[in-house]
Amino acid sequence: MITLRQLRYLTAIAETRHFGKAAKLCHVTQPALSMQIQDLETSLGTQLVERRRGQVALTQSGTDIAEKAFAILAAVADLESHGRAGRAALAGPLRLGIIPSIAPYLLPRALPALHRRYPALTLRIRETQTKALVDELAHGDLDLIVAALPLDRPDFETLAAFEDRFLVARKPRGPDAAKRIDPAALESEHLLLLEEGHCLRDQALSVCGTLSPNLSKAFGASSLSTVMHLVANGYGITLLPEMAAETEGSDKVELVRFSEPEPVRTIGLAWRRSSARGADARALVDVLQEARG
Amino acid sequence: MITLRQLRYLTAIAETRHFGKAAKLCHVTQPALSMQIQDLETSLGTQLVERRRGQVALTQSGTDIAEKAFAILAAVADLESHGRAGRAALAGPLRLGIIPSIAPYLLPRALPALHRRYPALTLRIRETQTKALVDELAHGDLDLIVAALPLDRPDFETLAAFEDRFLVARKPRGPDAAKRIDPAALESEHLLLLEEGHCLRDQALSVCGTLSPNLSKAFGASSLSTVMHLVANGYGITLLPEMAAETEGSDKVELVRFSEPEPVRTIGLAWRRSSARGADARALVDVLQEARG
DNA sequence: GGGCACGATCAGATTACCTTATCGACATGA
DNA sequence: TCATGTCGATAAGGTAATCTGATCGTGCCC
Repeated sequence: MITLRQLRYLTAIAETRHFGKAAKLCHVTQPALSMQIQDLETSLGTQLVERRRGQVALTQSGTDIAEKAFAILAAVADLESHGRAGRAALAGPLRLGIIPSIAPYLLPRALPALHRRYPALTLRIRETQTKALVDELAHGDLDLIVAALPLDRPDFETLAAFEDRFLVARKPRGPDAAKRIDPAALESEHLLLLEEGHCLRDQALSVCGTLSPNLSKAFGASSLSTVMHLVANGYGITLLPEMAAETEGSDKVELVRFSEPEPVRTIGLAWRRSSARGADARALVDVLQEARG
Repeated sequence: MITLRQLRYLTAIAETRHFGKAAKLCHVTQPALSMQIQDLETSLGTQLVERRRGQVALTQSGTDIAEKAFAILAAVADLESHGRAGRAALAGPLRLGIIPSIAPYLLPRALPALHRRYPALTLRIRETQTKALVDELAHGDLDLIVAALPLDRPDFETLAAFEDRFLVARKPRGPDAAKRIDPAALESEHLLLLEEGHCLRDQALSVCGTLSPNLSKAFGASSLSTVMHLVANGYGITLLPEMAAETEGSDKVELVRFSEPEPVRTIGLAWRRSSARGADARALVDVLQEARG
């Protein structure tokens, strides 16, 4: 008979690839963990762990099972937190993930209001790229994430908060320059972008559509602030989310809107379907929308 | 600490609404089950079961938790069957659901081939309407279902098998009648349909689109065979899936194709994402396609 | 009010699980 | 080559979780 304990021990093995360390992680001794893993292998009729010299490895089955075990344990953990669902939204601990191209612009405005309206909320914030956020949310390391939608994860539920326009940031070109810009007009420009992995990079590339020739030259910076300094010094242009305009704008850079239909990205929240964070998400969306004003 | 045992006992309560019967279902004594439920309530910090005179009822929380518990237990059961995934596809027990508007036409052709090619397969077949199949699949009472796609269930994975054309079945109207029919031309006809709940009824209505006036008269029969007899006797027309044409056709009824684009429905398989039935599904699709050939 | 149905509680038995101690295989290095 | 260290498996015995069987208390029905 499979038990949650066995699944917990298996995931510890998956994380540490070491029986002793896994046992320590689970606050038990190594023989206890070894035996549970053996029981699990017997129940499943498959070898899950390859005991090799040096370090252990999961078999193909073991990897698959561990993956599912993570999901099951996350679902059970959500069950445990379900009691909280009966109480008020946005109270108690909440682990929130945010992507880097939103966090510096949204958080300074949203956090004060959030603390004011939900004093019982204990936020723990993590800022990293979408892919990592999604993984950590799925594994139960986060409760809620703020990212650009859609995420294409059927095990997540999502809620759109607002749309964020893309603006073109470039050196000022005098009053005779076009008031609105067509994406096709960017073909001849040198486009500056964030480094690989940032969803903002992919979104900007998608706005610029088929402009493959120049894209190989696309620069990779690690923060929007850096990119904007480069733009200010004439190294090229970039696409700036409107939300960042206030913070990143300067008199050395001109921000121009696209012609209709203006390209946007949808910013929203996501949480595990099995978690009881829907009420929290709806409450948070309200705060975010007000903060954006 | 929550255990799978507690979840199993809770689902038994949800099914029986009776501690004694639930205990029997779990092959334990009633005190054992009572205590586990109490432990679960303590862990969750919520009352799950209302002990009332006569019979017990689940609280709102209890209903929610039981729902999630079903899902978790199904995922664990899928884990247990994962061992089978390593072996050949379509071997061992498989609980297959099929909708009534496909079963009588597809099974007679598919089953012999299926048994010939997969002698190790032990099929248990259930025929009922889509909604029931979907519920039973989600609860883990079925392994795989054959239905019209899409199903709009993010926890299911699906695989399309083939498209099935709709034909118009009517009394013969002589050689001067149109060779192809436009859906709009059905407006003046009396449309005969299956009773409420059959997806074929909804699909046929959708094909006929905006023809609301006649639809309120839409007849409700319990089998396609009945409908076709009515058509043969001049009570109206119906939409017949091409798959059923061979069986249900007769010289008293004329089958006419629609004009392009011909309306079709997509028949396919669905299974729980968490189950390891993908290989089985792919193998089964091959057999179904050949059987239809 | 007696009998009954049903869930809660209690005491003792059973089972599952853990810990400590030890083994055996393998690698490393003097 | 042999001592040494690492790591997972195994063994023995103790502890905690869980079960069973008996009993209690409550509400219901006749």
